[in-house]
Amino acid sequence: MARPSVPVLSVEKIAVAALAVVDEGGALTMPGLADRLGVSASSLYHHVRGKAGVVEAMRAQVFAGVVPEPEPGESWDAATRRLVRRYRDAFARHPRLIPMLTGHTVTDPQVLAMYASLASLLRRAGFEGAELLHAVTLVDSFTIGSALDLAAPEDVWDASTADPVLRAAVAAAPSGVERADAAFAFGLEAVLAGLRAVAP
Amino acid sequence: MARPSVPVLSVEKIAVAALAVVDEGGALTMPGLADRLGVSASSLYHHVRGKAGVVEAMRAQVFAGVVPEPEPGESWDAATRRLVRRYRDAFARHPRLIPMLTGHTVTDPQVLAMYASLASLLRRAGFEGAELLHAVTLVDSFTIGSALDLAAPEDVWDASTADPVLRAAVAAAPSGVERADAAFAFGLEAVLAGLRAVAP
DNA sequence: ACCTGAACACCGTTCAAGT
DNA sequence: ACCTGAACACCGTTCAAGT
Repeated sequence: MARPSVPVLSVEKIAVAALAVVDEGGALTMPGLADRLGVSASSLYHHVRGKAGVVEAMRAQVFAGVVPEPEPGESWDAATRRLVRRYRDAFARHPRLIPMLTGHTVTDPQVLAMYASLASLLRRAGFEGAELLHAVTLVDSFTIGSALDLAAPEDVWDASTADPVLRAAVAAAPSGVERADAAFAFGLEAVLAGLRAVAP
Repeated sequence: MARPSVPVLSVEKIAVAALAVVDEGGALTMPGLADRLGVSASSLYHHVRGKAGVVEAMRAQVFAGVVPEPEPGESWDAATRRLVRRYRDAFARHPRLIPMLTGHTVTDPQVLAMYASLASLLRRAGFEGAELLHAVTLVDSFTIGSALDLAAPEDVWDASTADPVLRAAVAAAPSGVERADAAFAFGLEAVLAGLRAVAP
C-alpha cells in the first residue's frame, strides 16, 4: 500500500485503540495495537514516540476536558469537590490504565491545567506560598491513591481478614467498585475538612 | 556446576540484588538480575515465580519490620502519625521501586499487618464498620499517592509554571526531595485533622 | 508524509540434563 | 533440590524501500 492518500492513523485513533486494548484487560503491545488498527507495527512510530508515546496519548485522551467550568458564587470547597470528582472519575473509566500512568512524568496540558485550577481554588481557602503547593499535592496524592485503590482487585481486603478488627470492617462495607466509591467519597470529605482545619 | 552443595541463591538474595538494580536506575530484567548474581537467568525460576515474584520479593524486603512497636499511653493520632511515617519512609528508600508496586495485588503479610494495625488505631478514633475501612483506605491512598509524588521527577512543577498562581507557589517552596518531604508532613497533618473532624 | 516488511537486539519462560 | 544451556515465542524499535 505504502503511503495512502489520506492518513489511516492519528494520535487520537492510536490512543482510542490502545484504551480499548487496556480496558479489555489485554497486554498493551505494539504489534497487538497495530493489529487492532489493521496496520503494521512500524507504522505507529510515524505518529507516536514509541510505547511511552502511546501511554502519553492515552493520558491526554482520558483527561481531555476534565477541568470543569467555574460556577459563579461557588465556595472553594464545593468547587474543589467537583474538580476532584471529575479527575477521579476520568481515572475510574479506565481502571487498568491507572498503574500504567504512575511511571512517567506528567506533561499533559489538561492535567497541568487541573493543577493550576486547583491552586486557584486552594488559594481562596487561605493557603499561599509553599503551603499552597503542598495543599495541591495533598489533593493530587489522595486522588491518585484513590484511583489505584479503585484499580486494585478486592483480594486485598479478602486476604486481610486474618485480623478480627479489619475483618469486621470489611464485612460491614460493600465490596468491589461500590466500596471504592464509598471510600473515595468518605476520603474526599475528610481531606476537605482537614484542609479547612489547617488553613491559616 | 549443576547443583551446588550449598544453595547460591535465596529469595532474599534475589530481592536485595533486584533492589540494587532498581535503585541504580537500571531496567529490571531477568538476565540482568541473573548476571549481577553471577548466575544463569533460568536459575531464578527455582526460587521465585517469574518476574512478578521478584517484585513481590522486593516488596517483602522493603516492608520487613515496618510496623512499629506500640508505645503505651500514646494517642491514636500520634501512633498513626508514627506508623504512616514508617510506611512512607520504607517507600522513600527506593523511589524508583514505587511505580513497580502499584500494579500487583498486595499479599505481603507485613503490609497486611500494617493495615490491621492501622484499623486498630482508627477504631480508637471512633470509627467503626464501613467507615473504619474507609478511614484505613484514606490513609493508605494518601501514603501511596505521597510515595508516587516522591518518585516523580520535579519537572512536573517546573513545567506547570505557565500558571502565575502555581508558579508563585513553586517558587516559594523547596524543590526535590525536600519539597516532597515537606508536602508529606503537611498532608499528614491535614489528613489527621480531617479524620478528627469527621470522626463520630 | 506515511505505510510496509525485513531485520536486530533483547526479553521472559520452559525444560531436559546434570549433580 | 538447584544450577545450566539451549530453545521458543514474543517484544520494541529501526530503517531502507515504496508511493
